[in-house]
Amino acid sequence: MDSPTNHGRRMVKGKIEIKRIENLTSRQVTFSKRRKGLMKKAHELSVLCDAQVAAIVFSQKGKLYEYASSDMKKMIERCELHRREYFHEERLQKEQQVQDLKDEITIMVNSIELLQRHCRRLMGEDLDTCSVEELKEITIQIEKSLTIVRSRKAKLNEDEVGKLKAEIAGKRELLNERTRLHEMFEEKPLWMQSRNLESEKNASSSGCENIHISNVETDLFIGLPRRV
Amino acid sequence: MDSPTNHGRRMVKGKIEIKRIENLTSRQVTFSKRRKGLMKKAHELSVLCDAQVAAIVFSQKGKLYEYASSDMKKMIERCELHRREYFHEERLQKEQQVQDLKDEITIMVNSIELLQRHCRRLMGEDLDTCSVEELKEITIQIEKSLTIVRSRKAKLNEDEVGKLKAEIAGKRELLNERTRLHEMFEEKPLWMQSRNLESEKNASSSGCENIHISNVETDLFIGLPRRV
DNA sequence: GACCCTATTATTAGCCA
DNA sequence: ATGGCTAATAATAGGGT
Repeated sequence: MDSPTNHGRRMVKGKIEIKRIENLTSRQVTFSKRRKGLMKKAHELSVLCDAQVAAIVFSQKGKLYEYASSDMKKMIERCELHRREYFHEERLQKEQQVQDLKDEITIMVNSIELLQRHCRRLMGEDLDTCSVEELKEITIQIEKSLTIVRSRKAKLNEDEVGKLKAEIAGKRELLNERTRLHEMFEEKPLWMQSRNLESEKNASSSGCENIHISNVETDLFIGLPRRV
Repeated sequence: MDSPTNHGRRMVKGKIEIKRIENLTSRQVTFSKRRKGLMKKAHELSVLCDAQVAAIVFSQKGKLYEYASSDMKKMIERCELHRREYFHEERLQKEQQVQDLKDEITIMVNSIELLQRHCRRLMGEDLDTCSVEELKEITIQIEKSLTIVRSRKAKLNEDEVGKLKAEIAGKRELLNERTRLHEMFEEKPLWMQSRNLESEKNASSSGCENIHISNVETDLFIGLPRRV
């Protein structure tokens, strides 16, 4: 009265635990019965619900039992496709991207070649294939370029010269001023005393204020003497 | 009291005919329940009998449901992994390829810009950013180019002139020859008779074959008499 | 293995929430 | 679509042939 089963304990007829059946005979019997049951269920499902169903069973000995509502190969392929479609799509996209880049590169290579030839000809190279007409055009272009470049260079030079002249003029002005100051102060003692005595009286009445101011302001302008 | 089902007739609760369920809702419910049942049975079979079991179900809408027992599962997983690795590898490669192409394009864009600037400067454009030093170099290059292009043009002209001269010389030679022949035949009667008698004797001994040959070929040149 | 029998359990159709 | 309920059927364990 313990148990009617071979692999469980204290179990009434019909009830089993879902775990490997140790008894070989029992296992084989159960395999046969349940396998058929599975196939029947698979078939019923496919018919009742209009679905594609496949069941594949390998026995321990490696024997194959299978059910497929439609073509088994097609079902498996469909299964594969399901997984591959995604990757396939992605691969196509990358392929397209690579092709686009290559096209772009081709275009760039062409324009580089054109530019190089243009440059070379402007530099007097690669002229063997030029017609006289082309040579004429190139000459005209080069002469034009030369004119432009020279004028640009000339302008820069002129600017430079102008700047330098201005600078020199500034210095010369300094020198002049200095000279004048020297004259006023160093040479004055000799002759200015008499003149100064006289002129101060006259100057105060007439309009010789400039000289006066200059004299007066001399102290302040030691750093930046200049004359208007 | 006819039938409790929606798709059969005269059938008590729980008993159904195995044929497509027409009612959509019923079909969907049954699909869900029986699908689960099938998977459960597949699993129980694999466990109880230590077998490899797989079940694949596609719903009408194309959705995939599958079951695979341990070993089969591992195989499928391995299969998946293998595929994923393969695609991953492939994706990395493509990514690298795309990057390489982009790098290449970057380089080309740079060289195109350089070339363009070079060209523009050779054509006297875009000089504002040039230093005096650069302007000097450009001037030298352009002058050199001009020299080369001019000399090339000169050479082509010379060649042309040479060819024309040769052509003219050829014609002149012809004319000379003809003139000589005319002299020989038209003016000869007056004075050549005596001279001819003498010269023919001398000529035959010395190297004056040209004249002889010319004489022989005279007949061919009748049509174009002219004198230089 | 295959098939039958039987007691028992498992599944599920139909219905409801 | 999911899950519970229930009555009813289906599947099946254990045994025999």
